[in-house]
Amino acid sequence: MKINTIRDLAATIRGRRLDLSLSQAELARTASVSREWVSEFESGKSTAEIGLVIRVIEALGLRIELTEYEDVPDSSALDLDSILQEYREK
Amino acid sequence: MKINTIRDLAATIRGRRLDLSLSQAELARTASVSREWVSEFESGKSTAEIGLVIRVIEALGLRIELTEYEDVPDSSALDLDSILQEYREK
DNA sequence: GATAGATGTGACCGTACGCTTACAACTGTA
DNA sequence: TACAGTTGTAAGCGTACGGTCACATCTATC
Repeated sequence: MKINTIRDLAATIRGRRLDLSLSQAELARTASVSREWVSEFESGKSTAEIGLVIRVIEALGLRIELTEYEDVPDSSALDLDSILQEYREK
Repeated sequence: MKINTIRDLAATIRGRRLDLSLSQAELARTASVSREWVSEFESGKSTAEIGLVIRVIEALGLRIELTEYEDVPDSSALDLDSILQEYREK
């Protein structure tokens, strides 16, 4: 599942939790976070701490991957230039 | 790049930044975070806010993916059971 | 040697985290 | 109709976030 925004991340985690038929309380207990935190995070809380997010992801049997962003599969060489261009502008 | 811990995430982001020959200050400016924050995050700060982390990842031309965790490629069906087992143990 | 850039670290401060407790709304189920 | 479970919020609190300055260290390049 490709994640572009915090809402994507929140929705993916909620979807996975429901796929496993888990309550927020069950997930929270396994990930050692509060149930309230799970509720707010699933609503898209962008200020959540990355450490807790990782614990929840792990508790759901998911893994994070970081890949190079590619909109169009056949222009990988140009993408890096477009990224650097953004830095070089002044 | 598979991410299992915060240190993995930090190292991957630092590696990507260096691959692009960017300074912490350049990355910070593009991602709208402080240079000091980049320094501390690259050291593995687990309390960093997910919103800032996502901004930095995007600024580096990277994308997050969430996939099902699979240790052994040929036992995908059993993995889900092992996950649920952890929840069902009282 | 001197200067500039990159990086790590510390102090200070306004703000908000995450946890706990509590309550309300909703859904099934006995 | 009760009862239990799930979920969303809100208040209160201890703590630490992230930004800003400031300083020290370490390279390069002049």
